[in-house]
Formats: sequence, C-alpha cells, structure tokens
Amino acid sequence: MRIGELAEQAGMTTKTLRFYEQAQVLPQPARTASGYRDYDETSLARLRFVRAAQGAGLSLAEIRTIITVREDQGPPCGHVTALLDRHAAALDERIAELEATREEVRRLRDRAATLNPAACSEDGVCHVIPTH
Amino acid sequence: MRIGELAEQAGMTTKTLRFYEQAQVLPQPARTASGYRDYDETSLARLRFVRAAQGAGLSLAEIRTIITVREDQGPPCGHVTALLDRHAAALDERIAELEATREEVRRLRDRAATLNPAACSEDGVCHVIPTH
DNA sequence: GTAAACGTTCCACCGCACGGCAAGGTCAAG
DNA sequence: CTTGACCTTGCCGTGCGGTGGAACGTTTAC
Repeated sequence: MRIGELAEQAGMTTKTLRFYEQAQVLPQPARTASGYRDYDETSLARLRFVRAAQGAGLSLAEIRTIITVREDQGPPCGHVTALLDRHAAALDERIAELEATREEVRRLRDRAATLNPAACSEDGVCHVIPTH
Repeated sequence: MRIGELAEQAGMTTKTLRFYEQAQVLPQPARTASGYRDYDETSLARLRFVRAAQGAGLSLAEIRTIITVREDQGPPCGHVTALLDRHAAALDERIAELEATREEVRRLRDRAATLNPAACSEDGVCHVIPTH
C-alpha cells in the first residue's frame, strides 16, 4: 500500500504520516525497490490508535511511550492507566485555571459596564483593568 | 532609570522588557549618550498594566491593540469591553473542550479498571483505547 | 589599571503538530 | 516520448511568550 492510499484511508495527509514515522508513533514501513514506502494492513490500525489517543488529549510523545512499553513489555495497561490518571489531574488543574481566568474576565467586564470612560485617568492605559 | 532597575521593580527580567519593547507593549525609552535605555516613571505603571491584562488571559497582541486604541482615540473602554466579551466566549468554548476531553479520559480510565490485560489482543497497541 | 557588573545587538531555540515549497526520481497512460 | 500524477528528501515557517548565548561596549569600585 502506497502512502497516499493509506493517508486517504486514515483521513490524514502524507505529510502527517511521514511526520508520525519520524516521531516514532508509526513504524518504518518496508520500501519498494525504488524507495517508495510500502505499508501493510496493520498501519491503518496503528493510525486509528494514534488518533483515538490524541482524542483523549495525549501528545505524540506520550503515545510513543505507550507503543514502546507495549513492544518491550506486552500489554501496557498499567502504564496507560497511570498516564490517564496524570492526564485527568492535569486537565482538572488546567480547567480550574481557565475558570479562574473566566471569573476575572467577567469581573472586569462588569467593572467596564459601571465605570465612566470620561473618568479614565490620563496617565494609565485603561482604568477598566486595575494594575494591582 | 536603567533597565535592570526597572526589571527588578516589575519582577521581570531585562530580556522580557526588551521583548515587550519589540512587541510594542512597552514604548521605546529614551537613550543615554552611550546608548543605554533610560526609562521614566510611567514605565513601571505600563508594565503593571501589561501584567494585569495578561492575568485576564489577554495576549500581548491584544494588549497592544488596547494601547494603540488608547493612543489614537483616548479611553479604550468600548474596545476593552468587546475584547473581554470575546475572551469570555472563547474561554467558555475552551473550557467546554477540556471538560469533554476530561470526560473521555475518565471513561477510558474506568475502562482500564475493568478490562483484563491478558485479553489485550496481539495486533493492537492497547485495548484500553478503542479505535472504533 | 583592571576587574566586576552592568549594558548593547543579533541570532537561535523551546514545545507542538504539522504545512509549504523546492529539487529531483518513478510510474502509468496515451 | 511525453505528460501528469505520484513519490522521495530536506529545510523553513507557523503561533506564543519568552529564554539563552555570543560578542562586544560602558560604568563603577578599588
């Protein structure tokens, strides 16, 4: 199977496939006599796995560790479980940060609605955003 | 006032100040005869404003637009209000995305707890992450 | 006079997941 | 034989907010 064909089936570009190969989330395929990449049927399954893992917010580096663990030690369930736990915690933290920022933005928005533009002092940039 | 002094008072590095100048959120200061930057008292207020605006999640590019509007048209209240509204909407969207990802991660985590590692098929990478 | 502690410019790099383009090789159809 | 569609490698650019280092000039203290 040629690269363009696989890319089409996976809904990705050939660029992405070559990038995944370099990122070691897609194994180096066989080559034809003239140097063309020649993929087997397992490649599409691998690409689907990568996409599913990305859907869970995993980076290519993290996906690579799962693949490496699998190749070295068999089913990577323990590794994946720990990875997912860490990810859930990181997401909690990130969401909390964004929610705090959202609250700050809303506070400022309300402030903007009550302040008089004419009262904006000369020497600041904007009295809606307090500097302390 | 020299750059190191201002940096210390603002709790930033000299690198950051020069970067802000290039990003046009900090005006180009006067120079001494030998070419050293020579800041006035308004600079610290400006840096505090930048930091406060960053705290509300505004990018340097957005902060620059506020400053530009202020310089061109006076108090930028209307501009800032619109900016904050757009930001609140973007934050809502981003938080919703992350929450969806978090749900997906938790679903997978629960799945990992119930699946038998020995049942992991030979030809996939990890049966915890389904490739539907 | 000299050494330390500052200052200057410019260029490169970080993570992340690709996209664009160039210069060339290969393969099938007409 | 030629055209066009495909493939190869390689290197640079993207956005964001800086950080690091090199190579060199200035100021201050002793």
